[in-house]
Amino acid sequence: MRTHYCGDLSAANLDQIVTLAGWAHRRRDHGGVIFIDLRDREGLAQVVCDPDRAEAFATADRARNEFVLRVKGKVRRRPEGTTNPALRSGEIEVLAHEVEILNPSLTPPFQLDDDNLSESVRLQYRVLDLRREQMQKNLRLRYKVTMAVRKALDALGFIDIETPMLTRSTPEGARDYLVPSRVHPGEFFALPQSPQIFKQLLMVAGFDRYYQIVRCFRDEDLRADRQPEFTQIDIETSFLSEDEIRAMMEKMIRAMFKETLDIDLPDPFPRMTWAEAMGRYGSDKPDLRVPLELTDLTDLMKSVEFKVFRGAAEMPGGRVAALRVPGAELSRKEIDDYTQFVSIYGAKGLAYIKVNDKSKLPEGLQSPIVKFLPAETLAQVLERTRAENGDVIFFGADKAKIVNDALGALRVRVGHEKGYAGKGWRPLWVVDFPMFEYDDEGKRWSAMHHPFTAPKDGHEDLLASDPGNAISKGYDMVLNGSEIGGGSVRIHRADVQAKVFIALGISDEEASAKFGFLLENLQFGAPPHGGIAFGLDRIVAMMTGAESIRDVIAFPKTQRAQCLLTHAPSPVDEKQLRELGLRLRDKPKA
RNA sequence: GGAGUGGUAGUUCAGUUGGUUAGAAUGCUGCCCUGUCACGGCAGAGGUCGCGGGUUCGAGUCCCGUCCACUCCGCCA
Repeated sequence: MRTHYCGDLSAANLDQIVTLAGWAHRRRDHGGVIFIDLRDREGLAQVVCDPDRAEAFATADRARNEFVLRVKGKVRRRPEGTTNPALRSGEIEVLAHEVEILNPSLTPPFQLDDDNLSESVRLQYRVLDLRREQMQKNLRLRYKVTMAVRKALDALGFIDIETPMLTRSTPEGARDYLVPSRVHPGEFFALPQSPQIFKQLLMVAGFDRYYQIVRCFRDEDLRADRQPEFTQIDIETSFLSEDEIRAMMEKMIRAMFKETLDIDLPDPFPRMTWAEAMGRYGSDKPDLRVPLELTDLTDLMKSVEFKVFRGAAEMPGGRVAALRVPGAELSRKEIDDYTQFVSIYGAKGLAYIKVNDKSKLPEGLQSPIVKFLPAETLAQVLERTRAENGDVIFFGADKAKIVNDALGALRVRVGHEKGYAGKGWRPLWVVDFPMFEYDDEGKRWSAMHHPFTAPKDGHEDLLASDPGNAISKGYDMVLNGSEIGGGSVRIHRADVQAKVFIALGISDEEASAKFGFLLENLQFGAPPHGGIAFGLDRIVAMMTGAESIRDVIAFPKTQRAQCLLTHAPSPVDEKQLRELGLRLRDKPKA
């Protein structure tokens, strides 16, 4: 039906008779001559229709935007002065001999070259949205990324094994999407939140190196970087240490960036412990493009009168920290904005000091809190933060989580807003995650990573005696402030796994009911193993510069987890419900 | 569950202090135009101001509720 892609035509095709097929991107009717920009997946080519060929001209006259056309014609050089350097095929044009309308189109609801469209219009007409050049590029980059991953992993001896989509519900973690079983009335499958347990079982089964580019499901609220179904690059290996696993994964990520964007990432990636990341950046996924850092002042503030600081410093699990912003010209309004900004993270205020003249204490400092702090303490603050004249120092004093969240987020915001952020790609391993974090609401310990993460060698006894200080063999790969992958060395011994379940308050009965198949199989010679899962959507979104992963997913859902194209989810027939043995508690509103 | 931004023509938006017939650009339709490429010119059609209620002589504008889209907090082992 066709001989060439529109976007591939060039001067190399001069004088050839070609047949193109594609969509009428734009039509310019000059009365005596009609230009049609014909578009296919490779790009545009200008088709010229002369009245000399009456039939082709008449057809071109009827054509409208997004009509599907087949054009046969001769490639010729454009007249001097009419070339279009913005177009790959801009030196040539196709003189139409025949034009056929393969299919007309309704008038599209928006212009395809409009890049200022609302999200709901785009999602409602997703098919047309996907025709736009940007979306075509995004999805093709996504394909290239997965190809690079498969190539790299294949070269390292990994094999792709599929795991069930219909599996069983797990107690901890996100809400499951449930699928009722017709054959077992009252029982449900769950869609996997990740193939975690299956990939561990595959290690026990001796496959040694597994990977899968796999859909995962979590029934939680959405964000710009969270969809109810998303794609993970899921990897597991046997007989490798933490360091060996990370080295291998770095290699894959470097290959991915090199092959798709021709970017050289550092070798090796820098590495930082979780504790250091929290201390210096207030975050377990620091954006290293921003050079600003937090300074800890907790010990210093234990002895001051100022109740806000002292109270936080003396509170168990409290923290006082400073964020120095060098040479910051901050207006009162900006500081007010920042104060409001940190309040979303639970901070009750945002104390600050403007350093006007550090040689004169305290009058060289401009701040509502200077009067509460002794000159000696102020001098210490200036020294520790290495403050210079013209700097602004922000303070956080509260529970460590609030201080870290607030100052950590402020650091990133100020860093980018005020132009401190460097360019480029800054990967980082964050390692030595704690085993557990305390859940204030549930009054219990919960797994920081997941309950199959191994404790550091020598930390097994802490699981029971001091769970808060038990360190794990868990690690995250962070890129420019986003967590792009997370993994760990797993527990391969049933007795250690049982201890973790106890620490998490999961009883023997519950553990064997929910994870019996894992615990049992760990006893059949489970090898030491570990792995990682990367968020494909996030990685590709970052690579394309997209603000949301919706822009790298062909058919994403809205924030209320609906598909505006298909209108899923939808009610089902009473008959279907009856077959499944289900009755709705509340009849949906008609 | 909570905080915020937005919803007006097919699309993207403007709409003053509550005041006559709700505008612009673009798209669409028709006519004209032989070198444009965001073609140009002329004319025309196109509106449940998200929805419901209230205040008012009068509501796109004020109030209450509600729905939808987006961002964030919680949540996401």
